[in-house]
Amino acid sequence: MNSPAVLAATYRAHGRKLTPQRQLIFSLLHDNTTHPTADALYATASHKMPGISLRTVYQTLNELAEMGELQTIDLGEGVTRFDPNVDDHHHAICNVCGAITDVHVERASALRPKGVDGFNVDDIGVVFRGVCASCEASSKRSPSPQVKKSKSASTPTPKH
Amino acid sequence: MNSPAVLAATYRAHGRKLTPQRQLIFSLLHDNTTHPTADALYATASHKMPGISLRTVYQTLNELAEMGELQTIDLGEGVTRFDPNVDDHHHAICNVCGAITDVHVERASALRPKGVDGFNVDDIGVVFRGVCASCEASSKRSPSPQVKKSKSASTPTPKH
DNA sequence: GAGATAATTTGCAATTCGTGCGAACAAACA
DNA sequence: TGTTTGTTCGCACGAATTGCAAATTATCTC
Repeated sequence: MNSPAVLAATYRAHGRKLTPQRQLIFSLLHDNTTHPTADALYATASHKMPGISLRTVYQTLNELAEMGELQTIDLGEGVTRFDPNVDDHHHAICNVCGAITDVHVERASALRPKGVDGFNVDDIGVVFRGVCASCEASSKRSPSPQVKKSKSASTPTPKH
Repeated sequence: MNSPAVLAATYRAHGRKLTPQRQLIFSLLHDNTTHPTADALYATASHKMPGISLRTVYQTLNELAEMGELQTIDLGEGVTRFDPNVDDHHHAICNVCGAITDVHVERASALRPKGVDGFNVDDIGVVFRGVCASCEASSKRSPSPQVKKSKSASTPTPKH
């Protein structure tokens, strides 16, 4: 995602106004690698700007996604996550702590779907599920329960 | 997914009862390649067994998934889809008609996430998005609108 | 077959995520 | 400073899915 300053210019260029709420969200998203949900961002934003509305957070996130400054990702948890990283990348999800990590996949664009004729591929998404290094390490001492698919998933914070 | 007869035995083996509702759902799922939603299955089931409850459809689908007879897939539409194909496979989604096709990907299991150290991969999912052959063909004559992400997505039926 | 028992089915309420809407508000520009 | 138009915000609503309790019914036993 672009820097808050560039986003400000982009917004103006789109005939959009630069409000304090938007600027706050820009800054919260900048260099954010936690793949937050709207709700998680709202929680953080409320801390810095009491009174900001969840509605506004959703709205701004959707705008950013529409302008291609943000990627939305859906991992089947029932919530949409937002990823400021709009480069070509994929994700690895830890089944234990829930952490989502941006990863690269060599020759991913060379993958082809077999079993369909004439399918014109626009985009390829790869998702790795497994156990991250720190969970793997700690499970060897005291096995911890796997995370279960839940609709009320917030931004996972690896507790290591 | 196993045949209805085998599923019946499996259910009994699990101490579960074999009800007409369950048997109906088994048959509707058998050889079903449409990746239906619970609601879509409910609609079909209601046709053959008026009065069956949506709640029961959900319940049975969840049981089957729990027993590993069914795969659940979430493509970010806001609905869970069910796939009786539990073999190792991936999906191709047409952005125009919404059709979901099971596909194979050569050497998919050889893919490795770069950018994370020591991540232990359990499962790899690949999703292709693009335009299927028939939509590609028809769009050359009369361009049709792209499907938009909607929360009320039912089982797509390619209209070609 | 009849009865006992425990699993099922069902409808309805409740929950969660996300959006539509309208009124009050505030950037941006003249 | 005033006007214009885009924004914010709270609330109600919609869709998908699950919790719960009462009424049913598959199964097993005798």
